[in-house]
Amino acid sequence: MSQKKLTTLEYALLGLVGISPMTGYDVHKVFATTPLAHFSSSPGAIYPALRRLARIGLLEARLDTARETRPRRVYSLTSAGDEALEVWLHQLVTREELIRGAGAPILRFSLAGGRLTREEILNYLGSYQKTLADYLEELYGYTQETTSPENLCGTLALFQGIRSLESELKWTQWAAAEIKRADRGSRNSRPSR
Amino acid sequence: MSQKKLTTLEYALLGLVGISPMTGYDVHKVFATTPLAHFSSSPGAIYPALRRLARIGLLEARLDTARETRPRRVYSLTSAGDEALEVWLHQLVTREELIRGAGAPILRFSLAGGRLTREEILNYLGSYQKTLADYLEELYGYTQETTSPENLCGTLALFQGIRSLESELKWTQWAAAEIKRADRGSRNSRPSR
DNA sequence: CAAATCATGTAACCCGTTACATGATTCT
DNA sequence: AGAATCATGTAACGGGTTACATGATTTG
Repeated sequence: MSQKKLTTLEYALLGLVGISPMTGYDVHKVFATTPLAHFSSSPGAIYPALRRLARIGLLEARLDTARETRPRRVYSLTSAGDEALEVWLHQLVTREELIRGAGAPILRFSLAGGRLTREEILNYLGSYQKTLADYLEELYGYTQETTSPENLCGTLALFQGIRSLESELKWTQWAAAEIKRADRGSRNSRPSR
Repeated sequence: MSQKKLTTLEYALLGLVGISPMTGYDVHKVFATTPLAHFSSSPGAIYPALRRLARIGLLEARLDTARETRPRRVYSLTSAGDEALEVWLHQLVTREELIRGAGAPILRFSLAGGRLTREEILNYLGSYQKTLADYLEELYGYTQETTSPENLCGTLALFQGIRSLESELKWTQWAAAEIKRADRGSRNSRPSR
């Protein structure tokens, strides 16, 4: 019950396996060949993580019988894993997640399709946007306090951070609009699972 | 001589201590109260890292004699530490750094003032820009391959990544222009150390 | 003075990295 | 058939997180 907190990698694995059952190598390929690349595709990260998730009951492994010598483990979500993923996907974006920069906010969003309702997704984007706006307020404060003419590089670096967040904020608005637009024209309005 | 690779945190510490000598708590305050916040300000990260750097000879600790019971260690760069920092700051931006997202590219830039010449900084920004442009090309490819009407969230998430990088790219151009501009009007054109 | 907070550090645990290892499949 | 590559794992090591601990300083 009382879920011990998982790493971002582990949630990513739950999300991938939740889309369709996978082996460790399938995961490797995804991390190595898609924009999910900031996760390490090294086997030393992936296989132990899958085992851990299986050990605590969030994944289950079906042994592939085709090859005897080196069995392929095809992982799929258990109901507990499904539940854990669901709970995580429903978490709104926090300041800490933003600052830590592990990519959790956008990972959750990218996995939300089909598991969250349209309203929940829009609500999530709202929390994303608000957290960004709040943090930007903080950073604007720094520009006035600590912008010194010497240390130009430090100042410019701060502006880079600000610009990034501003661009992210604009994206949340755009994404929300896109979701509303897509929903109007399509008949499959997908309730959650 | 053959420097074993340091973590981003350790380079950040070298950079901070290189600006002015600091105690562990000074570092803690910087991480806790400035936009460098994505580094953990927890003592369990900072103090051991400072010790490591001292042990391998990149930092030296001067014991503060004011208080006997719990001596404050004020760290400063050794010449080896200065050298290691210098070498690192001269490294151009690589694709791997960009993807791993540990913030090394912007950290280096923010510490470059006074240690790199104007030309070196502009050259660094050039490598930053080129690496961003190359990676963006890759991502543009994904938008054509894998943009499926279902999985809207995944598609939108990809666009967020693209927008972020585009904004970062624009910043490199802007920052280069700012540096050129500042250099024209000021008399202290600071050669490296 | 007691309580809270500032300031400094240590220890256990665990995840990810790096390097190694080995079985299957494809290519020449 | 040998070489390269695909596919699947394990082990050692090290750094960061979390939690704990303790000395100094301020505040009620």
